Amino acid sequence: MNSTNTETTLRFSLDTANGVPVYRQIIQQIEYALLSGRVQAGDKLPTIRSLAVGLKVNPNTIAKAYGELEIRGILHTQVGSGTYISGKKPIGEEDALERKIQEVLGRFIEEMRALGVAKKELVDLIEAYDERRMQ
Amino acid sequence: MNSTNTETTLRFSLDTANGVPVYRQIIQQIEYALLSGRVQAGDKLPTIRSLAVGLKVNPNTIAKAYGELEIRGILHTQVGSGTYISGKKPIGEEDALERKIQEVLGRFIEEMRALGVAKKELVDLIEAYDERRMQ
Amino acid sequence: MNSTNTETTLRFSLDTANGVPVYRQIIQQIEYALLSGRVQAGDKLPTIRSLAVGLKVNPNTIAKAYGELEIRGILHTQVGSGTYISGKKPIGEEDALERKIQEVLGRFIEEMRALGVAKKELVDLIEAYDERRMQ
Amino acid sequence: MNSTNTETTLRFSLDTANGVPVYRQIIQQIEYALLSGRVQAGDKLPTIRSLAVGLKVNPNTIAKAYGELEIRGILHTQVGSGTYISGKKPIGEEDALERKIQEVLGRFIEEMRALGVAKKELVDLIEAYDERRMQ
DNA sequence: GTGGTCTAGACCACA
DNA sequence: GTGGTCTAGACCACG
Repeated sequence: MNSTNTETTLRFSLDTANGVPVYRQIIQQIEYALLSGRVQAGDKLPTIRSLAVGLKVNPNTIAKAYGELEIRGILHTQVGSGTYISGKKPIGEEDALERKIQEVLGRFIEEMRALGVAKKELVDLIEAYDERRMQ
Repeated sequence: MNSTNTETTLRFSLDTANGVPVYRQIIQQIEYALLSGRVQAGDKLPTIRSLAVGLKVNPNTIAKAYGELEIRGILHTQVGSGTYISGKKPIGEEDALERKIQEVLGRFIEEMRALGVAKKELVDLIEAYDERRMQ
Repeated sequence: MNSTNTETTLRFSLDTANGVPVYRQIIQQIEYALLSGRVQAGDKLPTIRSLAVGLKVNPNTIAKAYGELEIRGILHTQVGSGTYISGKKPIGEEDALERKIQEVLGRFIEEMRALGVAKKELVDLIEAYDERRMQ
Repeated sequence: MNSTNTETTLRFSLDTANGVPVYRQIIQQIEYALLSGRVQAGDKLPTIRSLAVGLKVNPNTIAKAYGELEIRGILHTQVGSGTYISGKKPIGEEDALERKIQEVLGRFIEEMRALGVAKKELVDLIEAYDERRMQ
């Protein structure tokens, strides 16, 4: 069913300094890519070994991430062939993306409030935030 | 919903379901309160025991949070009297708050981009966000 | 909520010669114990290390079994304390036990038929099967 | 539902969803047919290619099954003619069928006991079981 | 003490 | 080549 579309839209990036386990970061990035439609059912994921090399982590770490997603029905594997996106979207239904966005948004607003930044100020901050990203 | 408001304007709220260790949530909330000026040098913190009771966590957990903040020079203990905020602001100096805000902001923008939300759309999302989230 | 009932009703036994992965055997035995009511929500499971010693397998293997059950919502862990049965029964609802029994039964009858044993003969076989088990 | 009935009474059916490797299912079905007398020494087996087409699996998979049975002396190949059942019954001798039946029976009884079903109840279950299972 | 993460490496099963 | 299982062992986080 799949034309041989390989993994063009998945781009993994790890932050090994923020305490979030590597395998969780991988899970999240696959989930988000699926939620936002950048990958679809049937798409092939990078092989465990190639991704391990690319991210410079142990293959077992990738396997752990893929394994959890498989248990949750998001991926399936064909041994000898590779790992593929299953039909099922992560959480529930059609509004999963919207709910995820609201969740991330809510956490952000709360955290900013804890830092003493009111919601009104956020708009300015965001507009002021451009490519002066250092690192 | 837990809150303990003793001598300061500190207000703790824990989320025991999101995977972030309790002691780290406490540290962060004290840090943020200091960064944002809600507490100041000399302010008294709740006792370990009272805070543990109020938040329904193990006193060891509070002790660990206070202990780490003491190591970092943010708190100090006066035996027989209690625990107090030291003068030193977290991490660096005056720009610590600004750096923290930029860090949170950067993570938020990146995460939203991973979900397929462009920076331009964020403003609308934030303005549309009113406190209709409870959970 | 739990009186300190430890794991009296769980008894693990492994068959390392039948090709079924060890971690799957453990998963199945926990599932079956839960389905049949021998363990209940809140019950404490053996610690990873103690079970690993008892079954003479690597702790990682036990952790893998517990981990899969945790992802599926059947267990939950309290680091520093141990692993506990959650409320949720394995598959679906109240008839999960009945469905599992029918599934096992169906596989058995089919397999026997493949060996040339008719359903009628099975009753005699079962009645003739008693404690001449060697091993 | 797949079936291939060439020169013998062999009838293969695969379940690609139960985790048992395809090549092993094929081996088992040939073994069982031999044990139960549905095929005999000298019977011709389907060619690798025809069986692969019929079962819609990779020819390598059939070749692997045949190869393993050949190593065990159950099959032999006559180049240019085909693959045939050898005289030798699987494993041991005349009691091989009986031992296999007892093995399957023992596993079944144990598994049912793990599900809380006593041996006495099994008779009723089997009698109540009619072919109301599909899938 | 508890479980969690990660690495390194061996061996197997499958296509 | 693919993924799966298991071991051994290190280090961390938590109570």
